[in-house]
Amino acid sequence: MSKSNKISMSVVRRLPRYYRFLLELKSNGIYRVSSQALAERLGTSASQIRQDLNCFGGFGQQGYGYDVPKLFDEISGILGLDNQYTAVLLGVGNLGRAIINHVDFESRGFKLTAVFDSNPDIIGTQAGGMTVRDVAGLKEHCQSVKVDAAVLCLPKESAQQVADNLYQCGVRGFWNFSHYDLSLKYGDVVTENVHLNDSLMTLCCCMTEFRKKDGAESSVPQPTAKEKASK
Amino acid sequence: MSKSNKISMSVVRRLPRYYRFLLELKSNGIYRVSSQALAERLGTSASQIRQDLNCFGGFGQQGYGYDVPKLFDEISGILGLDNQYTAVLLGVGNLGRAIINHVDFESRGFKLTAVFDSNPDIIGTQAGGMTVRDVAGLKEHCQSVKVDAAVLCLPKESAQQVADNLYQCGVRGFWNFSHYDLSLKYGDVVTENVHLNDSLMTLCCCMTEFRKKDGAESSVPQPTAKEKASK
DNA sequence: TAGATTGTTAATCGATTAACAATC
DNA sequence: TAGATTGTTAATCGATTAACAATC
Repeated sequence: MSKSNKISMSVVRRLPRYYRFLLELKSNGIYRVSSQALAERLGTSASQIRQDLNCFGGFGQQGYGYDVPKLFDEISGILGLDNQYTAVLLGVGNLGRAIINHVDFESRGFKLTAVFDSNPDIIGTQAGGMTVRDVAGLKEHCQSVKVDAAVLCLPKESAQQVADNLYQCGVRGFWNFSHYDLSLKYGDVVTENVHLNDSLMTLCCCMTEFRKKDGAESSVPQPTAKEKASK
Repeated sequence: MSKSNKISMSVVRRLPRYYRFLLELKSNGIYRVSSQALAERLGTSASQIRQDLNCFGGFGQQGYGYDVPKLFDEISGILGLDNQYTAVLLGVGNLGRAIINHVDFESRGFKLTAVFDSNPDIIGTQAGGMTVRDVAGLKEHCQSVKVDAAVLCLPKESAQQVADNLYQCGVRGFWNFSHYDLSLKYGDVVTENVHLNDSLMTLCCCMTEFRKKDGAESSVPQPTAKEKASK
């Protein structure tokens, strides 16, 4: 447990997939898996999986493979899912509301404790069992309750400014859905951007490339099983 | 124009950011930009930008830099945004509805032409100016109208099956929001997965790593400006 | 012409794959 | 013991960075 080699971002981005698949194995009552089997299912190579898992230390057993529940727990631990970071969400429009209802915060290491908006028509309404608060009270709220992370579902005009405020209140994690690249100048902040429009353009680009070469001996970005399966 | 070197996925994922930033420059009436200036703003290196743009052919001019509107048009072209691919959306729950309203399909190369659900309470309601149809009529619809792409906002239980149906109807692009790794076994399909829960776990992981090392001489996944800014 | 900045090649760095000895 | 499969090192591949000649 814990080898403390630096974990590269490439590895981190693969961990949730391992997590999901191990959960599935577990619920199917499967208690043992080899890197080979995992690789086949996930569309990667056994070599990569062993390499990845060894960033943290040998969880497996030669000649046997990996113990599913144990590996699952280890990966949950590395992901930090037992943390229950407190989070607030800003911007309860269509997207904000969908995220509140659709995302499983609790099992992913977060607890959504309050949601804010600036629109008087939205303030006071219900969302995910909470009452939407006035963003004017944001600072006050953050001073009375420790807030670890913020989910930004704001229009891009206000994103940077609100983020700065949040930073001043001690928020250090940002899940950013606004069409804006947060550039908190601070070094001690973690940002995860979800740019839906960018994602859609990427799809458009790949579809277009694909057509150009019309399948076949493509110089195409990603017909491979691996990339399809991963992010 | 068009050098037809294979475009790597790393480059493709950076193009939308270039696109966004050039659009901003354009609306600010700036007509000229150097790789240096672009790099500073985007938190990358000038070298990388020049390298990226040269996958397609020299858009710049020595001693001058890049012509903003021209570069913008070239990148739009590479992204294929002029394509107007037809798309349908499956699953008009919270998330589906948010995507319909929040995502700018038209300017990203797609035209959303129909939306479907299987829930009788949802069928017949309005969403983004369209009437939600019964998914039972999906095949028929695809036979009468060519559908290039599908947006999947379904529960993971039905995602694979619906995707298979869509494939049989000729759909070759998938924007997948279901918590499921589509594994269309077919080689001629392009899939872009948006796994929100995975993204959230990634954030959790990075926040946790960060804490462990408590800032400072971290072996941490990404306090760097570059990674913060990009996906 | 002098200055700026590209296009492009070479050097470096990191991530993936292959191979195999260690060991259950 | 024989077979299986890991942990780990070495080889390959790709992506990023550095450097500089070409040229506007």
